[in-house]
Formats: sequence, C-alpha cells, structure tokens
Amino acid sequence: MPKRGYHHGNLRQALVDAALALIEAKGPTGFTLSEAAKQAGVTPAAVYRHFEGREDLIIECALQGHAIFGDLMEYAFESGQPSALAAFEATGRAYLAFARKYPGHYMAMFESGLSRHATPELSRAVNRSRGVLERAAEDLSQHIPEGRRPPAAMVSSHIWAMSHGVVELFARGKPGANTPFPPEDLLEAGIGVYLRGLGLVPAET
Amino acid sequence: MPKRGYHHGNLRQALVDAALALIEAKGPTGFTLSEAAKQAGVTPAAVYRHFEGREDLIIECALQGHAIFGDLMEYAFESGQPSALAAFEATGRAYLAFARKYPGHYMAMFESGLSRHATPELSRAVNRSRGVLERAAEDLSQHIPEGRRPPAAMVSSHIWAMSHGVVELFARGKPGANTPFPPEDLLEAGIGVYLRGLGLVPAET
DNA sequence: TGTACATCAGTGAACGCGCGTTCACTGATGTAC
DNA sequence: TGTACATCAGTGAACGCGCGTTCACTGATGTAC
Repeated sequence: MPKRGYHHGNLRQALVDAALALIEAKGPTGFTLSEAAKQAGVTPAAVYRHFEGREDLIIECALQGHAIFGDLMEYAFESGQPSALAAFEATGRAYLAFARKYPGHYMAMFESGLSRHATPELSRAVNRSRGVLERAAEDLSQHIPEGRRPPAAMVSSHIWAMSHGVVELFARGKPGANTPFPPEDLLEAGIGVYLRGLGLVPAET
Repeated sequence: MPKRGYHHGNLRQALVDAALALIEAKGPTGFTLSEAAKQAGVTPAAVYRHFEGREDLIIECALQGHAIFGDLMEYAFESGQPSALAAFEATGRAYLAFARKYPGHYMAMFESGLSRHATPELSRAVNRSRGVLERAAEDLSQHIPEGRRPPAAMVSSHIWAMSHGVVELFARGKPGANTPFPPEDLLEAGIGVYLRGLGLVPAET
C-alpha cells in the first residue's frame, strides 16, 4: 500500500539510478537528462514530473551520495573507537572504499562542478560528510604531542586531499594504469607516513 | 621573415590560447571548438587548417602544459640541489604554483579525460613530467633511514596525490571557499608532516 | 620592376545531431458516493 | 458492488539552440620569370 503500483512504480528513483550509471560511465558533464530518461524506459518530458530539470537530478544524486557517504564514514569512525587513531584510519579507508564502490555518487558529489550551496539541503549534506572527518581529526589531535600540533581542520584537509588525489589519479580506469600499487595500499601507506609525521604510530605499518 | 605576416599572423597559437582561456573558465568538457574559433576572431572551419578537430586542440593544450610543467619542476628540482630534501620540497611547491598560474593547462592535462596515450607525443610529455617528481623522490629515498623505506615511486605518488587533491578541493573557486587555510600553506604543511613521517625533517616547519 | 601563376589560410553556407525544455494531451489509478 | 469523477504520471510532438564537421569557394600572400 505505501507507494507501489503507480504507472511506473518508482520513476524518481529509477531516474536517479540511471543518472548515476551514466555519470559513472561518462562523467557528470557527459551525462544527459534525455539518456537517463531513455534508460529508465520513459520520455524525457516525464523527468519533469519528478525533477525541476537536469541540475536538480544531479543534485539528488549528490544528496543520496552524501547520505551514504556520511553513514559509511560515521560507521567507520565508531568502529575504531575508543582508539582515536584506529577511528581515524578507518575513516580514511572508508573514504576510498566509498569512492570505489559508488563511483557515480562520488563523481556527482565531487566532480560535477555544482555549487555546494546549490540547495540548503545539499549544503547540509556536505557539511555532515565533512564533519565526520573533522571530528575524527579533532579526536586524534588530542593525542598529538602538544606544542606544535597542527589545527584539526588542517589535518582533516590533508587526509581529504590525499584521499581525493588517490581516487582521481590512481583509482580510475584500468587497474595499474598509473602506478604499480593498488590504490588502497597507496592510500593506507600514505596515511601511515602522515600519521607518523604527526608523532603518532612510531613504528608500525 | 620567419613566419610573421600570414593572414592571421599565428592562428594556431591564438586558438590554443583561446582554448586555454575557455577551459579555465568552463572546464575541459564545457569548452567548445566553435567558441574558441570565435574568440580568435575566426570561423570554426578555419580551425581545421591547424588541427584535426576538437580533441586535437585539447591535446595541443595539454602538450604545451606538460612542456611548461616539466620545465618548472625541473628548475625547482635543480634549484634545491644539492640537498635532496630541499629539491623535493621545491618540486612539490612548483606543482601547486603551476596549477595556480596555468589553470587552463592544468585542467587540459589532468581533468580533460583524454587518454595519456592519445598520442605518442603526449605519452612522452606525461612521462617526462612524472619523471621529475620520481627522480626527486628517488634522491630523497637515499637519505631515508634504511630498513623500512617505502619505494620511491610510492613516495612520489603520495606527493602527487596530495598536491592534486589540494588543487582540486582547495585551490579552485573563490579563496577560502572550502578551508580557512591558503592552499600553499596547506600543501606545504602537509608535505612537511609527510616528510617527517619518512624520518626526515625532525623538528622544523 | 612588373606580370602570371601557384599556394593555401580563412570564408560562409550547409549538414545532421542530440540536447533541455514546453505544452496540450491521454489514459490508468485512486476516491466518493 | 457499481458508477462518475478527479487526479496526475507519462506521452509525443514541437521549439530553438549550439555543437562538430564538410565543402566548394575566394582572395591575400609568396614565388618564378
């Protein structure tokens, strides 16, 4: 009874799914509303019953991505507790895992070029995603040998940057296309070195 | 006498310059051949006197970018000699400096989605750019406390990833849009922490 | 210096295409009585 | 249960647009004699 058995069933989500597949295949700018409609078995005009237009569809993709992303990061963060270090490392790993498992979402979120403020809703979603990493960095900061500890926001920015860089440069296309190392190992090793540089993780990894 | 005073003067380079400006403004996928032609004061068909088509124009942009990029990185590398550490840090800084000074080139090189093997010439240019960073990493590796030193290619990949991530996430758009830290400081601090993690740079920065 | 000719950079019109978006419509579904 | 009606998801045709590319052309430049 809830909402089954309409004309299409659930066109809205079918369109989002089609859009995500297309974005994954052709990039966010190569994606077209018409093709998403066709792939959902529907006329382009039908899209306008559910979205304001092309950009609105992409925003929904990014929104759903941030929901999953935030959940995943939060779960990883908590699974590492009470060790701030384990929590932080797990969060970093979750970043790459998300990017690999949901490439369409990832691209919609970070490569579609849409403003973070396109929508209050999107703005909120982005802040939540970022918040998890920042919280992990803050917890971690408490354990850094005092004195010259960098701001937590800087630490989280560094990890975000390295993660994003690994995704863009080494986790796209055919495996081994750019480097002899699997992206997962590359990122984990990079974070390991970085954490050692912060004065944590003296000998391991 | 060399090549002045043609119909246009030097349409080929004028088209490249127009393309670079457009790529910077609208991204590599938003760039259109027609608009580049118009901006150079010429009919779209004229472009085909100098390039095979749209993609060929983008390749030329990337090619010129790699030439500048390679020179800049090499110069930075050598300016830090004979200290392997100084050379490496200078190379990292040169990366970001290039990305900020030549955003159109940077986008054509790393965000246009064209294959590294689109052309033998492009392939060579890419390898040269990458080679400089790898050489810097190798020199640096010699100074790392032996035993558990990561492969040089991994070190250069980490730096490349962090640099690229900083560029994409924090050096685009309005300043301060994403972080309270200037991208230069962010990257320099990140590389500093990373190098300390490698066992170099014990106390400074 | 002057004329005849070859070259070839750039023109302008045309092409087929797929895009995002609009609009009046139609027809299946859900609701009231 | 059966009929009349309202809703509204999806249709199909049409729009104006700018794209990349092609083609026969034209006209300025450079060269030969």
